[in-house]
Order: sequence, then C-alpha cells, then structure tokens
Amino acid sequence: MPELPEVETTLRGLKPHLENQTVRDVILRCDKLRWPISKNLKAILHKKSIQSFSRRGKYLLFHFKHGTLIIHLGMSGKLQIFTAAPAVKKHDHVDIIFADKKLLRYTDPRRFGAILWTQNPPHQHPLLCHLGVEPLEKNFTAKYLFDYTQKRNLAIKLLIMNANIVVGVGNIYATEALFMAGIHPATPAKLLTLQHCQTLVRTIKKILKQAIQQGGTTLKDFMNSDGKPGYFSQELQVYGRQSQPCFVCETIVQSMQLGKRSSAFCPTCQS
DNA sequence: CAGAATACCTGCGGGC
DNA sequence: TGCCCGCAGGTATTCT
Repeated sequence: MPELPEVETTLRGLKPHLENQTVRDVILRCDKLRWPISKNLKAILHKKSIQSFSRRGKYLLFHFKHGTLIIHLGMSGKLQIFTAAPAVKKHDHVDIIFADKKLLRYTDPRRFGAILWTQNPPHQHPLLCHLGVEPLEKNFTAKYLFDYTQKRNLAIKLLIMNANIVVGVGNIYATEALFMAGIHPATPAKLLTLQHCQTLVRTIKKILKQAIQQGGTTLKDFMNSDGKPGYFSQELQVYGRQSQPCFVCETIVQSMQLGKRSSAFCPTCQS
C-alpha cells in the first residue's frame, strides 16, 4: 500500500483524533508481523498518553513520554480510526482503544508491516538510524543525489528507491518521477549529469507533493484513517499503463523488471 | 564494497 | 468450479 504520500496521509488523518489521547486498552490478535509485536504492548501503553506524532520516511512515530511506538505499514497495512468498534475481520491484527472509546485498528493482510516499541530516541533505532534524507526537505538536493550516482552502475530507479539514500520513494512514485523527468528507469546511475539530477530531484518533490494533496494513491485498497481513498491514481502517467499509449506522445508504454519490480516507461519520452 | 538474489505473507486475476 | 502461476504499494538479510 504505502509510499510516503500514503503514510503522510495516514498521519494527517490520525492527528486530530489521537493527539493527547490516553490508551485504555490494547487488543493483540496476531503478533506475527515482519517482526513479532511485543506481547507487553498492552502493559507498556496502558494509561499512557500520546504526546505527538511524526513520520520518518515510511515509518509512523507515536511519541509517548516513556518511549515511541514505531509503525510501518509494509505493503498492505493500514491504520483506521473508528468511534464504535466494527466487526473484526480476517486481518485486523491490533486494536488500540483510547479513553474516549475511539479505536485505532491496524489491518495488514500480508503482514510485512511492523509495530515496534522503543524506549530510546527513535532516530537511534536500528531501522531508522541509517535512513537517508527526506525527499521534501531542503537537504535533498541535486548535488546530494549526484554524489550518490557517481561510479555506480545501478539502475537509477533502484538508486532513488534506496531508503538509505532518500526515504519514501517507492515503486509508484519512482516510476512516475522518472517519466516526468524524461529519464529511462534502467539508466546506469553514473551516466546521469548534475543537470539530470536537478530535474529528477525536482520531479520527485513535485510528484510526492501532488500525491499528498490528492490524499495518496489508492490502487486497490488504500484508505486513509477516515476510510477515504486517495485520488492520485487518476494522475498516474505510466505506472500500471504498460501496453497503453503514452499520454504525451502516444508511443506504447513498456514495462521491464528492475530489482524484481515492474517498471513502466515510455521508450520515446524516456531515454 | 556494490549489486543481485532471497526471504517474509496473503489475495487476486488470468489461463487452462 | 478449481488449480497453478505470476504479480502486488516494502525492505532486511544473505549471497556472490
């Protein structure tokens, strides 16, 4: 499900419901996510209040006074708020119930997500400490990207999807940003000029901002925390459009595998 | 070190 | 209808 815009959309949806809320109960139906969820989560969170929320890459951070709950949605995770507890469905793994009876439900069919507790500053956590820059921050610059592209043969699409370089850029937005930049996804990174990097950094920022504005991309089942889909799928130029004509030049959009991920591109617009 | 392959898991659509 | 295959928004870990 989620790349940065979907995680950001989720965060923005949760904030007004959960800021300063006190946890009354935690129901753990299944703890087998990518890493096991602490069986103590209920005791850890009981009667504790959420101080604030933030996001680092695709990780959601719920800050408590005594530690941080780190949540990653993996490929198929979602977090939704309910005012009355709905019937439990197959992949509803965790409920966090608050003092005002609002309920936060984590649902994740493929269980690639994670719910982890840390008492330490979250940015020191092993999963977060090696993350690269935030794509929407000022320090994601052409020069920054260019330095990483030097001497590397790796396809540029795989490089911009590497969270140790820049966070939050997944398969959809990497595909779209490269189309908008007119760069073929398989281009060896070291062939990019500083000018290319300039364009690519600009398009990544633009695509991500647009997608956040549209509430993210709903392909099949992404919903924000209030149960609404994202509308960016209507804006997609090449992702999922292989064998259809390019909107710009009408050449048939092609697809290839890069790092086992399908990568759509227009052979005319992207060289 | 870079880069490729593998692993985790369920659901869905297409071909037969 | 059912079975098998490939594919799906991610990324840590292991291999060469």
